[in-house]
Amino acid sequence: MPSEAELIAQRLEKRARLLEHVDPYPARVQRTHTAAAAAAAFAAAGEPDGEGADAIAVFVVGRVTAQRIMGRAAFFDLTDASGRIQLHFRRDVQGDAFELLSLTDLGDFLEVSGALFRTRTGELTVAAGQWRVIAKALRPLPEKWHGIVDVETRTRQRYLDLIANERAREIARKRVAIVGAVRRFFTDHDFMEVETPVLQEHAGGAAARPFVTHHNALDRDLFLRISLELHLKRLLVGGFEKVFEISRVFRNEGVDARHNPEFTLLESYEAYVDYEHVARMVEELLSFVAQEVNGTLQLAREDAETIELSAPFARTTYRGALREHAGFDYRDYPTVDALRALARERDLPVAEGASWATILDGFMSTFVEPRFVQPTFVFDYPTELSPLAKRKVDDDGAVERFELFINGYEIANAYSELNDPVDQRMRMDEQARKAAAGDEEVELIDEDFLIALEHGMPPAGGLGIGIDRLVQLLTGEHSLREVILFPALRERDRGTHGQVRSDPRA
RNA sequence: GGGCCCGUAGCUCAGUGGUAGAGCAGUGGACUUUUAAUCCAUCGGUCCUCGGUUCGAAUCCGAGCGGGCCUACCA
Repeated sequence: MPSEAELIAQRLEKRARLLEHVDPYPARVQRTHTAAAAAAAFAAAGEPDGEGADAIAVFVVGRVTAQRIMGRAAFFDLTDASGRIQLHFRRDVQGDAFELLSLTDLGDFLEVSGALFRTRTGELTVAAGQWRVIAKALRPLPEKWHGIVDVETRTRQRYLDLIANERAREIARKRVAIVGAVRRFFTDHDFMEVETPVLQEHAGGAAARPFVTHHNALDRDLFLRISLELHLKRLLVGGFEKVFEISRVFRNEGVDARHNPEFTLLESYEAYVDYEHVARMVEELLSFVAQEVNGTLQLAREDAETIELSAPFARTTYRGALREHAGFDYRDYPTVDALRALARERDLPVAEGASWATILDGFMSTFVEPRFVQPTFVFDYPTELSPLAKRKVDDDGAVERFELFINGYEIANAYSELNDPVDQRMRMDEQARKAAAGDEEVELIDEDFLIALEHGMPPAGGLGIGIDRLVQLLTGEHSLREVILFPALRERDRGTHGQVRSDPRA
């Protein structure tokens, strides 16, 4: 009678019958070996016979992922985080307990004791003695061969993806390894890891719409941060010379394969260095992380050229890249109207009321960025696009900023940080004028930050790297949703994912 | 936000106007070294939702919900 509700009812019945013997949800279990440790111990001992005096006795725990029952014997697969080990139950050994095996289902967790042996087909196996259910599952496991392939189910119920798909586990582990390697790189270079506020009076440091929330006791609105920049700079003012933070930031924008409303950002600031220094550090950082997590600097891709992450990376300038790949010099188009006319000529769609800088960036992302498959630094951005970066000494219209592109994606963004409080105030004023004109994605005046700057901030090089994008790059995944365990999705059926609720009274 | 595509059993999928199907999972039976175990039998459906066309709709049309891809903003 297996509709979903009936499958659950059957398992509830089995749970009730187990309860007559023993609690199927004990708080304490016994475990001497993981699946992998059992295999290692068995090999180290010279694969002793399971019935001899030198047999290796183990307690293993894990989830039942396969059952092959054949009359008076049964083979189960037991899976834990280290891998899989086979269990062999025999009627003549188990006695009455053998019948209780019918109360176990795929997905249940078991604790099993017994001696290790190798079957005649060569499979490492526990000759099961005492065993018990340590967690009874009420819902069926995904199909054993195809697993879960439905993208929506895989993201809404990521645990099913993790149970069924080795690739999902691999990505999750690699992400942890990447964040760990990045953190190690910075701490090894004497950077101090800090924590700055998520809830802020002003959401600054980037051009994006923020989330707004409300503090009841203080009775005022607060913003969720959109970047880490302005507080890390306050720490430079405070006298720390090398700081970094790896943390979530929040942007109230669209959701798609490349964007999630919350994502993980790395930012670092180092006093007394410029963006050239930061560029060399980024080369070193990416080489280090790739080597640590992938064991190679090459990123092989299907049907596409291999990406080489070895330093030095290619370099160009914003102006030079546009000249080369878009075929014009932006200095020849100094006004919005001129640039807009050019955009029309090139069939580049331009939003109503877009600024000069926005249109220019449109050229950049459409005609130039996709060309940078191999790691390429683009130096010296127009000042208008970069209100927090220091102007170039010999060129007022450009700032000391670079972005790093790999596989057509922006991976890193860095400046020689603007530390002239007068220039900073003027640039924020300029942004404020744009805001007044209706542009929602501009830097707003943060008076508290300006006051900090006015106390003196040392020259410094700053860096930002989107960790999710970096994970995408190093795993070769095409969608951000694959590298974020629980990406944002629309609400559906009040959290039941369209599934029936279990009802113990049914 | 716009365009295109998709939604069928717990899972993976067939079915494109005429009685809703398969494999796995489940249930019952056979089977003491199997490993996608095998064999026999069997249960299981708001065909995403609502409305329309039709003698008749999973199938055609419309709207909605959810998802995917492309596109626009953003990282």
